[in-house]
Amino acid sequence: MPYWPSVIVPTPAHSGVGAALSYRSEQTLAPGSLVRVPLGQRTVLGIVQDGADNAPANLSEAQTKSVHAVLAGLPPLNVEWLQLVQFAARYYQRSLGEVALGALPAALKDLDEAQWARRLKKHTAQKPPAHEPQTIRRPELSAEQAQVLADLAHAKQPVLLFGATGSGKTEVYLRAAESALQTPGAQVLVMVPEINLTPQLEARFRERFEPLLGPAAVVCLHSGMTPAQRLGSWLSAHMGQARIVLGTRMAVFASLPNLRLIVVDEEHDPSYKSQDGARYSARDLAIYRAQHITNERGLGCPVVLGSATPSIESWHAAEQGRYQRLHMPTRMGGGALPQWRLLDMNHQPKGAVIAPPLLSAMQDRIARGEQCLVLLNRRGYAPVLSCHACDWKSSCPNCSAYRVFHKFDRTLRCHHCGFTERVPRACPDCGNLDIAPVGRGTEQIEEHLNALFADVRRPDGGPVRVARMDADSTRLKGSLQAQLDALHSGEVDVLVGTQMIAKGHDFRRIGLVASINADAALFASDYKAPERLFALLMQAAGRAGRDAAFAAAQGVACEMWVQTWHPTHAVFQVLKTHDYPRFAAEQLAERAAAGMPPLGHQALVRADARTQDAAQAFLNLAAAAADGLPHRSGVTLYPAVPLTIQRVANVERAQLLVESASRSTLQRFLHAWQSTLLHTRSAPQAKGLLRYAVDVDPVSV
DNA sequence: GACTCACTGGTC
DNA sequence: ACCAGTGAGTCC
Repeated sequence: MPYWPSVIVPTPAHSGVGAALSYRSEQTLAPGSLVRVPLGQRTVLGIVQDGADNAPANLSEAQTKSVHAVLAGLPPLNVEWLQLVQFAARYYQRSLGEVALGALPAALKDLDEAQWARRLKKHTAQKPPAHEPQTIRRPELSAEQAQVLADLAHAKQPVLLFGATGSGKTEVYLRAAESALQTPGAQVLVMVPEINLTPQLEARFRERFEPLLGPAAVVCLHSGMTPAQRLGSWLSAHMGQARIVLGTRMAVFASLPNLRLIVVDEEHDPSYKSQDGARYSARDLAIYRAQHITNERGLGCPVVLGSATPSIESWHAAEQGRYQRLHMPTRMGGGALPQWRLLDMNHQPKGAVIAPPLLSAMQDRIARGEQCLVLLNRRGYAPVLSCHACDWKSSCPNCSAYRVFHKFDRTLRCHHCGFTERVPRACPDCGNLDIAPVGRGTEQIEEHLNALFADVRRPDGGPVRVARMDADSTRLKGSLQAQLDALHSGEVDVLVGTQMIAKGHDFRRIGLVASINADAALFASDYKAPERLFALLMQAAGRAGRDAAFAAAQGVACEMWVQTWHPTHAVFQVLKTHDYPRFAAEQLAERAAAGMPPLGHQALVRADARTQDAAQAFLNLAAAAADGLPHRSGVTLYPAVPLTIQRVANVERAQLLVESASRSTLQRFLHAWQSTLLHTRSAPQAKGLLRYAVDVDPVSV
């Protein structure tokens, strides 16, 4: 007797194929089973949604193709996982197929039946190396940590762990995991915002749990892994061998049949929001996922969002009582948070890149054997190259942006499309030889500091060593670790870098951190700019004085310097007192007045087209065609506008903002609007449209 | 998104 | 005659 399972297949939202498709199968298939099915001219991986045993009413038997193969030996994805991808697809306005299949390791898709059997056999044959569970060694908890863990054990809601930099949040995660893992077979998911942060987290978790659970119990899941590695980790998680999964935002979709705890570290970080494909927030999905897990305690598993500078959304949720806020204000070992030093550039020598007081403070630190961090959020030597004789600038031919001058390999590089050329000897327009860099990037600051410190000596009499850490210097595999090692071993005295150096790394001998050009963020039009600046500077400051014993032995308080032309700006005034709650209250008041998130709700429709006119016409037509749709009166549609960087890789980009006071009204409207958007594609005015995408809860507008 | 097909305009 | 490029339509 044949069966007629409906199967989720990988079709995007704008494909016209939204729901699961019906196939024919000779055997009954459990929901969540993975199958290979024919779709058009090809064979694709699909997920059985349900295994109906009656033929679909709307299709003839001839129209229904047969399931080609079942990925035998693989337990089906569970109902909770299916529910998670279903929710994500609905909320972020994508097709179920795209989200569900996108959440599976790509390597699964390319295997035929024989390859799959071999791969699975290899995986299950891997016997975990024999090991005796040993008692694990752990540091003493501070009173604050102990209190937080006690509260966490009884929490009925998502927990916002508001813990100062260096207050020992990682130890809280480790202990919470330990407690969750006492349930036999229980699994724990821990997320970090960037791939860069996984190695040190993995080291901490392995050190703690390998003695107890063996080396196979901890796996990583992030996009820096090879397809085969990812498949291996995914299978371990899905089959329950992995007890702890560490990863970036994609890990929120890992199949974890026995999930009992989710940790989202640095929850404020915008990297948790995916910027392409399905634009989901891994942090928000983590909350959903935790709340929809059924276990022996009923519905829901603990979820911890940790940050020293929580996102305004999460803070607001805590204020409203939807999250439980737990506070750890004190640094481990009694270390002090750095003192803020605002350096008013209006009163410094004209043209100074590093103002004299900062320079002498750095020299003092170096002379005492301390290290300094210099933060500058701009890669390369100079952001623009310009001709003094004519108007030529190093514009990118494919983008509405300048190409950045990289001195170390003498190139002009576009950071948006990747277009790279050797630096011209003379101005390409007028032949003038006097073309000069304008503005400063990390490479130039590194060079500049080397010159400034040429005569300064370390306590051991050696020359000062300046290093640079950014996406360029860490591109090669292993070079990030090498650079971190050089810093930890004391080889480096001054580290210049982009925001990469501000995030999460546990530096031990930093006495001074300096941000030399923070002002750009002060006047950005994006309403979230102050929040991001506050978080970045607090995180950067948090790199200083992390080793309380070292800092105490130095006898001088660690410092965070900020060079600014606008020292009276509200953001800096609040930073001086490390007063995040006050900052959050001010931001919330401003946003409430303007109806901005989290007190209002937003979505963007982004359109890419050959011409700006086509992109905007598509958006404005779709907006006009929304009249009369359900919930239209509950939303505001703004006119289409070009993006700040209007053209990237010769694609013109525009966006349209949708606002609503109510999240559910926005959701319902967007849902109703989907088919209008799809239909508007083929309007003659939209000719030249390449693609469009809805971005719900955008992180930048 | 991946694929096919039909149609276009270009060249030899 | 033979292509690359492109737009439209389909996918159980």
